[in-house]
Amino acid sequence: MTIVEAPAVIRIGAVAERLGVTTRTIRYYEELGLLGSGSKRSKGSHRLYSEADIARLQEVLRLRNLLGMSLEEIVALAEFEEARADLRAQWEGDPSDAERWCIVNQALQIVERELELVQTHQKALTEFEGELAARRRLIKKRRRELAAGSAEEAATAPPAGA
Amino acid sequence: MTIVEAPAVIRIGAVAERLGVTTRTIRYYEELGLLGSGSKRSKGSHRLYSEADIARLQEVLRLRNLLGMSLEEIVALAEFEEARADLRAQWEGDPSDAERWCIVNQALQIVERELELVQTHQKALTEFEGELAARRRLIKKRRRELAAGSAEEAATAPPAGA
DNA sequence: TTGCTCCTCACGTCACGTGAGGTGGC
DNA sequence: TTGCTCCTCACGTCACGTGAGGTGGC
Repeated sequence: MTIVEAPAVIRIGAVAERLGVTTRTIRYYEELGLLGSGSKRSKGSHRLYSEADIARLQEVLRLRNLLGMSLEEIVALAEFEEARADLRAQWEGDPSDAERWCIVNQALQIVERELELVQTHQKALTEFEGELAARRRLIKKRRRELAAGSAEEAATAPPAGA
Repeated sequence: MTIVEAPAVIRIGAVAERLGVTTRTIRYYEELGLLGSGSKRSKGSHRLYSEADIARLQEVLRLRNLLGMSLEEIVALAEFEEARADLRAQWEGDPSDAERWCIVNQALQIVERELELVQTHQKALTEFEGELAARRRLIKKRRRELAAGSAEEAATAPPAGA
């Protein structure tokens, strides 16, 4: 009933391949404390990851690759979230509604900040797309003119190959 | 009539401020050959930029910041375009329709490749946005439950401040 | 037992950041 | 003349890349 699913351990090489990074990147993020200090691995033994760890890692990668955040900024965010996780432990034991309220509001602020950044980048991308599309129209127009010009100047058709 | 506008020279500091980068970045891009080798500056004298130079620089910055391209990849693109610019000089003088056709088609390929990349990133951002929005809904739901719970358990209202 | 993947140093690299020390134009 | 911005080295840093040399599990 309330039995927890076996957390499906995955090794670092498979994780790296799934997320499109190298194992070095994952180790570096761990070194910076970005991977929740889980597992308590004994030195020299293999790193093992659950699906939750992978989701966490993917979020870090998106914050970096899609939103352009520095790892320092992401670490700061993570420390916020870690404080949240620490308090969540108390959540189960001794609630204290005032604390819960505080935690939930902080979590909301973080997510809304990330949503803001996503929208900023979407806007910038859309603007860039517009300029590229305009350039494409111009090029296509020139190509049409070229085809028409060479057709009227001479009997040679526009070169189709090579 | 066909008089060219004075190219409105701007110094590196103003350019950097407008584009939100440091002067070091601009000098580094020049060092890599990303800024079209224009101006033929005498060593030690000030760098001066036209609006066209700024537009070029902004494109490089967008390729890097929005599409995540490495400077090496951007340099490769730039070499394509430079070959295009070289051939464009011939464009005016001695056309040769076959060459023109080739140039236009290459330009079209570059722009379409960039548009593809823009769309890939837009898709990834939209996916990320969806997940963040789902998380936000979950947090808000918890907050509502918390407010309702504390209202029924006791007479204390949910703490509104701090 | 044999590969294969993993491990820990540790140095290299890319894309700039950050002064040091000096020169040039309103 | 006095600031201010610019210049050229040149070393530092961030986020990994890339071996070297060795250990552990199907």
